[in-house]
Amino acid sequence: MDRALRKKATIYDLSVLSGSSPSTVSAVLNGTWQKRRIAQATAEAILGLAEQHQYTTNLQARGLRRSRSGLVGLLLPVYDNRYFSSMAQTFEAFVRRRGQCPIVVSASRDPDEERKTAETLISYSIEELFVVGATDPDGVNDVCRAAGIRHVNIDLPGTKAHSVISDNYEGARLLTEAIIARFGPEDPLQPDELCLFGGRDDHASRERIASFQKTKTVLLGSNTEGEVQSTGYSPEMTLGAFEKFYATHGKLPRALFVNSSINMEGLLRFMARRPASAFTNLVVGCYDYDPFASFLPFPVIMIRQDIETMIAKAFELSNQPPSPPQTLLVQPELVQPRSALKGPLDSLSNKNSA
Amino acid sequence: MDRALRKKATIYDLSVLSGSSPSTVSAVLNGTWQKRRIAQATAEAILGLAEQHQYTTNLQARGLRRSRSGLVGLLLPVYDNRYFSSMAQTFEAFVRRRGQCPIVVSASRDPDEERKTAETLISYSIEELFVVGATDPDGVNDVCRAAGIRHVNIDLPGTKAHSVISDNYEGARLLTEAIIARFGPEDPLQPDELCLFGGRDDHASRERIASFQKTKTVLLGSNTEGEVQSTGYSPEMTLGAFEKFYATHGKLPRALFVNSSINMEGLLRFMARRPASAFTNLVVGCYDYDPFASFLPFPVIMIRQDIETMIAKAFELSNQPPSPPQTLLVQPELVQPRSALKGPLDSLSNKNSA
DNA sequence: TCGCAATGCACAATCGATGGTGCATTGACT
DNA sequence: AGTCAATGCACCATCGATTGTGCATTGCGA
Repeated sequence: MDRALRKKATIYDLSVLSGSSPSTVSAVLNGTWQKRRIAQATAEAILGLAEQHQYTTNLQARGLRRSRSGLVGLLLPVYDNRYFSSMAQTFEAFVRRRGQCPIVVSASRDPDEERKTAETLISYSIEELFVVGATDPDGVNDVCRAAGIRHVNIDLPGTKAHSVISDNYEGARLLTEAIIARFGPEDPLQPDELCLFGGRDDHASRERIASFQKTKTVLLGSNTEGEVQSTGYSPEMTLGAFEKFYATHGKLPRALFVNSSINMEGLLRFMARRPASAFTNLVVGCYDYDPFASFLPFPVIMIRQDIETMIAKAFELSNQPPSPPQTLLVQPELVQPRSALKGPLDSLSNKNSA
Repeated sequence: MDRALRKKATIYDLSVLSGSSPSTVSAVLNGTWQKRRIAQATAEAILGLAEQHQYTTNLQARGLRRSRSGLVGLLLPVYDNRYFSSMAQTFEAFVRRRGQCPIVVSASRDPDEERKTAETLISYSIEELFVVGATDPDGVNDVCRAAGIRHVNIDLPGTKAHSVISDNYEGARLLTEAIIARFGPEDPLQPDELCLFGGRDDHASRERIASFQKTKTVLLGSNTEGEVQSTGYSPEMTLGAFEKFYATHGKLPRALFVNSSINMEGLLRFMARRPASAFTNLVVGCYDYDPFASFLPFPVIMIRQDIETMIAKAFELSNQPPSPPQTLLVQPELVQPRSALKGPLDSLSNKNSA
């Protein structure tokens, strides 16, 4: 009853209670008893006792012995946006379906934290690690490889393991084109009226920015100055960039390419400081999908990365025999404004929503 | 190099290499060597070897021996919305600050899954478990108590352990009043123009619904019929409820009390099927905060639960000496439309957003 | 009745780290 | 020289489960 008073029952306890040896108890409880030709009667007796005493296997002990744990890890940068939280949600379903236990941790985009966290997970003998959007994928990969743990990068590629990423170049092309297409020939967009906000020095940002600039140059011509405002993955920095732009030009560009939903939150903060009417003519493209963002009071075109496929491919790659690291591109999808798409939660809610 | 070929170094390996005994190596590596009066020179030699061979402690073995693990668990219903993902984000920061490793898992609002998952975590000797929004908190609490693991319920209360929850009654009162206050005396809201969508048979929903009905009755009078549309935590069910209401009445109520952001997504789905112009006069109150939802094309008043305080209190309760289960109420906050509040990510992004 | 195979289970080593105990060695001091 | 305390470290049991091995017992056919 009292806090920690009742220690958990072990196979040794059951061994004494049942009069069988610990190894017999173990075999019965882990299901290998048929193979060991244990009598059905013995097995049933032990199972009864186990039930009665609320026995549960000490998985640390088992893990130590077998050096496997049934745990599968997902290492995220952060939890708090729809892209990564959908990732976690989808991951969870996949792992459960395989009868394993999904473990999610985040490391705040800190290379050091990433490596340490991976080591911690590995120390618990997780069987696989999926590394999402790591700032230093190679560092994490080293750690995994040293421990002989299967691992795959997702979202941001590394050079030392397989990677599954969005086709950021193609996605950014689609998005840029869609933004420009919103403006009819009667009042066409000028080159200096379309700017990109967000992005950082990672593979995804670089691809998106390059594609944005290329596409824009082809369709509109380019204005080199202030075309790209790099702000990192920070709402507050993004807000700062918008404020600065506004201070300089007295207005926002008519069209925005926003590099991620996190940067979109910077735009929200900017909006909060001004009347709604100031944004009626804005067109925004956002590289990420968030259902609520899709219904903002101005057209928001979004890119939805195909998380389901990315996770599925990642599992495939992880279970393949070793081969030189390859990077798999998954096509993202353009989402028109005012779209409420189904997400990973929908597969659940059938089960138990009442 | 090759996949799993290099086994991880153990204290026994280092013991052989250094010529010291395993226990000496262990003491050096876990920092207790001063206490054991190991010579500095010996320690340095061993630390050197450890570095050189990339030694990392096998935490399963340590955990087995010490029956403590340094892991702290968070059990969520789901990941994929801002409430729970903020919860995870905040939790992560708290645990890291204490030098431990946060582990997050979700159990899809399935009582069985909840218990099993808790058992799995416990088998890894997690030191504490925070149980968020569990469908069956008492079941999970039983499991924890049987194992002597400290645990606290969050968001939904249980009878067998401390709980930290929002003051749902007060929050719903604030929200209902704020919704009604949006309508001036020149065109006051009628009782049948304010309906609640969402909710399920859990403590939070019951409180909110009761408070909604009470407040509404006091301020507007009540219409008993169709005032509350229970839909569970499912976007699709919520969509269904809106469609049904629409089919029956030929329109939506002018004002909505939506029970959670998940139910808000049902409203989004409804919106996607109709022109934007159909929603210009709508006023919505949503019991949950999502920055993007706050900027929808109609006024959305939101309730933000004070996650930071809830987590903080939960940690406090968890570390108190045992006492009869108590439920702590945390005051939520009313958020006016078009508000972009800072969140748990903001404390991070200073560190490394470039 | 003897031998052999099948049956049922116990024994003991092992996974890697920890920590209580206790044996040598050294140095200081009488 | 002899005593005693400090110093430095090795030994060994232990955490709980797994698994290869091998010893009894039973049953059957010859």
